[in-house]
Amino acid sequence: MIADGSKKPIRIRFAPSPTGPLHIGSARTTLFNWLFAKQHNGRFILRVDDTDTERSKPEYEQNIIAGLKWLELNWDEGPDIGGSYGPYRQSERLDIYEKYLRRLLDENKAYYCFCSKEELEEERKAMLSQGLSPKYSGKCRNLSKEESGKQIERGDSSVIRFKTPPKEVEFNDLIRGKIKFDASLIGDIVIAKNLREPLYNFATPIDDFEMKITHIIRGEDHLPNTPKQILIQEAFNFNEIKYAHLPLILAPDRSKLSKRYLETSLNDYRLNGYLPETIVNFLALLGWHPEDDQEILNLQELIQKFNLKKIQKAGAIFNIEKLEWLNAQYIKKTDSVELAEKIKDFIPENWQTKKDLLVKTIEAEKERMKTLADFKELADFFFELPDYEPSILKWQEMENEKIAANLKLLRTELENIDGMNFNKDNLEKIIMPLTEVWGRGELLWPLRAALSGKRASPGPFEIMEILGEQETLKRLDTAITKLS
RNA sequence: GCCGCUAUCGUCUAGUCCGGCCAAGGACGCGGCGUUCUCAACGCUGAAACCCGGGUUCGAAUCCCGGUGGCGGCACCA
Repeated sequence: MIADGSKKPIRIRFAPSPTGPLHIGSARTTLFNWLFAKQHNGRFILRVDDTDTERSKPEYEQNIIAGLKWLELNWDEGPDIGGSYGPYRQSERLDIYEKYLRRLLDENKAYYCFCSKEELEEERKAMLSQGLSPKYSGKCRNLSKEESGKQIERGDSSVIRFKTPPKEVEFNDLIRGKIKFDASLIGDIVIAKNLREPLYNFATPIDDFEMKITHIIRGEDHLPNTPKQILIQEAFNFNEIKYAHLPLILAPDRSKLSKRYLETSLNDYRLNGYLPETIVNFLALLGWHPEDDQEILNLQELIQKFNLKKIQKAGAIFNIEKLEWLNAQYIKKTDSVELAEKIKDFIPENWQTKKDLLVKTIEAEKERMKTLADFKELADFFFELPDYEPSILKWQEMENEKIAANLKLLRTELENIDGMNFNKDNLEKIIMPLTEVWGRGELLWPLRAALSGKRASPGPFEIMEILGEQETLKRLDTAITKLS
């Protein structure tokens, strides 16, 4: 595929920094990147932006990789699988950055700065109090090479700053259109702590160039970084990259999504019993909508229908109710055998060994589940009758004697059925005529309650088929005993 | 404070570019009804929005101007 007329093949990257578990917002950003790449037959690259040596941890990288795999957002190049533009961890690309850093220093486009943090902080406060946009004063900008060399030798602590040209930076955002920034308000940014410790806004444009990235799709929170990165690109004469800044996911009070309201890491949703296809579908719908109004879409359909230009510009609130509804939809349409496999982590071990029973109960309880985690509480009675209050057996104002009499009547009918014919349809055929005489609620409620020990459950015929004749009769006896 | 982004039902959104097809459509949630022994599922149905103020026009959610609100950023984090 060709990118809007130019002959470059589309190359998209997702560049998380492993300073925490995969965030739900990052998962959405990845999804949009992935969809765009797939749609244009491009390459999808995973790059780990771990220049922050203090906060980056290998286990977070593992968590991110596991999360993306769970969502089935696979990549063509990455730290785990390699590729022709590697390495794919910034911490392993230090030589590359150093080379570019030296070039900038040599060309006098960057310089060493020896200002102390305290000094800088004071400057910042002073500017803020004057109502100015805080930026570096440029104090060390014109230090001679000799002078700064001397200071470095002496061991004075320093950083490397970029000489930000005071110009207007304009770019065309694929989602928002023309965006302008006045770079003179930015000031000389720190691009590296030293030759071996580059910072984000420097490492990013270098890698994007080296890896031949064509489009950057990222969160709106990166908008103010874009002019900085463009300026670095211009300093090296790198080719232009297209940008798209996604609206943010917001908490219910429109603030940034935080733990205060909801789980923020993708893994928590997995642990809470959400299916990966639910998450993908839901995340896609946060800020985007298909033209045909179809809301339940799988990955393939998303690739087909997704359109970057149709993405919303304003932030989107994370609507947990819709997520639950979607998950319920996916649970309902997933095959019960498959579901039995997925539900393993949410149930006691002894349920797992009764595979047949498990599949049948899943089939019976499917439409009541919002998450996989719901199953345990919903279906426990199939595995073991809970100890319940006799009052549960009571239908409206029925007397205990009457309830017991009805249960005995049912028991007599049921024990005469051949075990082979103990199935839902047949049981219904035998019991339903009796309700014409004795009343539906009068018969069915106590029956169902005796079988489940619950006020709410699937229907009695369904339960009896799953339980089988022996267990059914046993539970009726238990109920009759409780009533006397 | 400064810079940037942004604004349609409670929420996700369609419609905005190219004004009339919009007495604003869909989905989640909420209410009602139906089905029903219960819960759920399902079907039908109801309430619910163009941020405000001007202007242009026969006509504005849509175009123009001015406000206001929300969000993001302003690190030797990414």
